[in-house]
Amino acid sequence: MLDKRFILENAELVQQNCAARGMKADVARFVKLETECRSLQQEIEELSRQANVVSKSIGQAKDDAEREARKEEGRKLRELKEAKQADHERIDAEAGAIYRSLPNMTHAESPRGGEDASRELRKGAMQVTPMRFPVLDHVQLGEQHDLIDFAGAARIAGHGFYFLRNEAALLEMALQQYAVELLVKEGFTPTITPDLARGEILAGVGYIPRGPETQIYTVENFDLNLVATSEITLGGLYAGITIDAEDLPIKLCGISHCFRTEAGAAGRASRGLYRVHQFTKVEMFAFTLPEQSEDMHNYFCELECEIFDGLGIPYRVLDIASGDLGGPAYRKFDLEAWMPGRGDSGEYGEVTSTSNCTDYQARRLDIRYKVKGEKGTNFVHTLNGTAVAISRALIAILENCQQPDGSILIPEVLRKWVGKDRIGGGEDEEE
RNA sequence: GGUCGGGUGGCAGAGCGGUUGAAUGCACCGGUCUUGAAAACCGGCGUACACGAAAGUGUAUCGGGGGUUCGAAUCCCUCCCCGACCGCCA
Repeated sequence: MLDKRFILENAELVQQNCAARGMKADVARFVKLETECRSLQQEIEELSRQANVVSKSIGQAKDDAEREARKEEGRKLRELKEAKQADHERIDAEAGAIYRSLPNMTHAESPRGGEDASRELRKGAMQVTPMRFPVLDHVQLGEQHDLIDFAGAARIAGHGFYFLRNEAALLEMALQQYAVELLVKEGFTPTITPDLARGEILAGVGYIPRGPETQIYTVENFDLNLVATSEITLGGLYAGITIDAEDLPIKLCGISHCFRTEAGAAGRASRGLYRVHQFTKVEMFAFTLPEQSEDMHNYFCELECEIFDGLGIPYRVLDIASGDLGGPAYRKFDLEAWMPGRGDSGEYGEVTSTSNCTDYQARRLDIRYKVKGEKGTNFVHTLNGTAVAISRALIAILENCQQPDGSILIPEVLRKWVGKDRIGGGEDEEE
């Protein structure tokens, strides 16, 4: 959420920002409603004040007659207040709906426009090199080496689920270990999070648990939802809390399963592991002072690059355009890995994403910081970034590391956890 | 899951229908004293929002929500959380 005062004073700017983000919102209407709300609020407070004065005087009333008269006076005042309050609530509800729909402001350097306007910032250390043999995609590779069982999973949970078997299962754990090890060295606190969370928390982070297009699975008869990312639980961890400024920045590394309905995504390229209902993710999350967030965002991006350079996978980094930022992000960088088996002759596919949400989420979640000796509190900035989303990383690894003989070379950095150099091929071949 | 007991300011801990934003202690900040420190003493010490140039004033806030009442930290309902005991269980 934005600062209400900021909106009132910069209605024009906010309206333009909505347009840049491809969101419809009637900012002028909000300003009108909010202004009405404020004057109503003042009237309500004044009536409350008067009623409080009356109430206090009753305790000292001299006789019953006076007491009764004052009681009546108090009742009248409260009734009047109730009426105003009802008006206030009605208007506030409408204003609130607009307010909550307003997206974050946008970084000056973010490209303006839709998805296609996103700007490439850089490429990874590894170059895309054409393969001089028939390239298989990860589904075929998975089948060939008995790594992924989609059909089995479909029988028990439907489309979008999978069993990882053999080296794929080992790779999942290796990728987690690899990412976590790197992040712990960088001072992140490794954190295994709940895979379910209350609706209130989801909403605070910016996810809508119900509705036709929701990404979120909900648990019947409970106010619990399967998380779509540990960003939800990590952000929620500090909801309602005021942090000492000296404890910032706080860097957390969350490990969780992620569940997504992918409602509305039907028809989009979704073969194999690319768009699944469940995957494991190692996530970076930070709470910072406002002046630290931009550096932290760049740092998150650096770490994502380091992780994929370490795996030897070609990628590019995009500065996401305004129209594709979603609600909370002020700026977003996506890292797209080269996937040789995607499309006709290979395509980039998103593997990580890091967002600077500035104070947008913090305001919703009520996460503040306090500077010792200074009066008042301020909202922290929150940032999130994918370290490794296992399913997509797996696609990139299997497809990029396939060899002319059909085997798959395991990235050097993962070998200590997988326990071998290569999947299939030569004497390694099982069966 | 059951049955009890709890959730009050940074912490500890009173209050259990009226002048209580909340006693008291500790912590913290400022001052006096001291060569310095400690002790002692004096004063201050939550947050959000609104109005105000400011001083300040007002409203809200005692786990969350709702109710009773002129008035609720105090009474009622409900939810959440913590503790104890019992049951169940990887």
